[in-house]
Amino acid sequence: MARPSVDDLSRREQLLEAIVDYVFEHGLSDLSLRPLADAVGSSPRVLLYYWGSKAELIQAIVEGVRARQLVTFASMRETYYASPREACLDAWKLMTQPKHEPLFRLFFELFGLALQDRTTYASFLHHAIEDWIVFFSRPLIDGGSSEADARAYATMLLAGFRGFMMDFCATRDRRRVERALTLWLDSVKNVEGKDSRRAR
Amino acid sequence: MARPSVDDLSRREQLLEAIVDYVFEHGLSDLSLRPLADAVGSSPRVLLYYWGSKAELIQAIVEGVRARQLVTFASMRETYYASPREACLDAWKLMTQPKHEPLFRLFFELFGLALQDRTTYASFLHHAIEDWIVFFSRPLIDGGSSEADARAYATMLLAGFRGFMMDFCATRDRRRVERALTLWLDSVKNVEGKDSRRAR
DNA sequence: AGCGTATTGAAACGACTGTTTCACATGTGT
DNA sequence: ACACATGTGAAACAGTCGTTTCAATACGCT
Repeated sequence: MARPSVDDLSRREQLLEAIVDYVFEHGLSDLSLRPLADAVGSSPRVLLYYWGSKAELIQAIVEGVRARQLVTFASMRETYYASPREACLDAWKLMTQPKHEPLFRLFFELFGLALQDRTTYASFLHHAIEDWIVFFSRPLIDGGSSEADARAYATMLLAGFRGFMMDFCATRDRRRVERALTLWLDSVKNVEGKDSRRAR
Repeated sequence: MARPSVDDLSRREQLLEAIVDYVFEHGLSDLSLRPLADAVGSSPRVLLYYWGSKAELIQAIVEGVRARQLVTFASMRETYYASPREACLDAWKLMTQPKHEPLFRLFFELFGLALQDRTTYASFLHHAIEDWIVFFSRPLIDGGSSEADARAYATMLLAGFRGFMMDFCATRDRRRVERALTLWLDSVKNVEGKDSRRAR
């Protein structure tokens, strides 16, 4: 078939999905068109036909990776918890499921590449922080905190999760890291919650 | 000159220093022998003569980067502080000096590469966590804590610093991040210190 | 039926990769 | 003075890279 069928306007998107799968498995830093094309059942010619150049394809991949992340953790946004401590523990359990390890591996790889090439990955770098600051600070802002306070608190939460996740990805030492996580949650839980006005 | 002079047994080491400089500036993920050799005033032939292959050279570079880190933050190990809070703030001030930014950029890049290629970078991955766990937990162990408790606490400290540093490197938003850092230190400071026995 | 657009395969392009070969220089030890 | 080990430059190796050229498909539309 040459022309895609009527409801298949998205041969491109469907190809991109396969490409993102491939990148989740092999990483991005030494991505090469020919092996990639073989793996997704296409050809370098077609990849360049759809995206113009490897650089633009990479932009699309990064966007695709971000979309996957959002889908994967959408449940965190939909569930409501009695206490922030419970929410954090649940988030941690979700994040550290083995099936999500490639996602975090890829995130940290992208982050490292982005720091070395800020112009190419500018949007990734922005979203890597801002998406989660917004997410974590919303309940506080809704609870009446100032935006600056809420963003500072969200920054702390994000830093904690990221730091614990780095350790866990590197060492896979769940016992030690979860012990530290508990220690951390016991320390900071009183800042958030219904009585967040205390923090002012 | 062909043969190095008598006290210059370390033409190799001196070359490696220049190479590490270059990598600090250009990153590691797309390192190439010819541009590297040009920059350090050598040739691909010589680099391979000294290190055998690019892979072994990279091992040497990673070791060199780690050595630089240790030297850079050696002062943190020598200074003693009245309170852990003060020590953390001082460490943060040191870490976030602009001249140290390349070091953290490179660290995060290496970390990302290491997660995607655990066998090549196994030693880096180990040291990236263990070196600092040992460093942070020593005062607690000396103070009488159990090793597991001390390592859990050190894990939390390390995670915090790493997370804040990720944010700071990505956004350079010192005001927000330091606000979060303060929030964090105010929450967790009571765990460490002379009365660390309370944490048992 | 036939034109035009969308898509694709095969092959080649020049540039670059890590590595090797060969030659040559320079120093030390005998 | 000669042999030998250490170090280095120039060039070539085979392979891979992203990209382009040329050609050929197959489909929708008039």
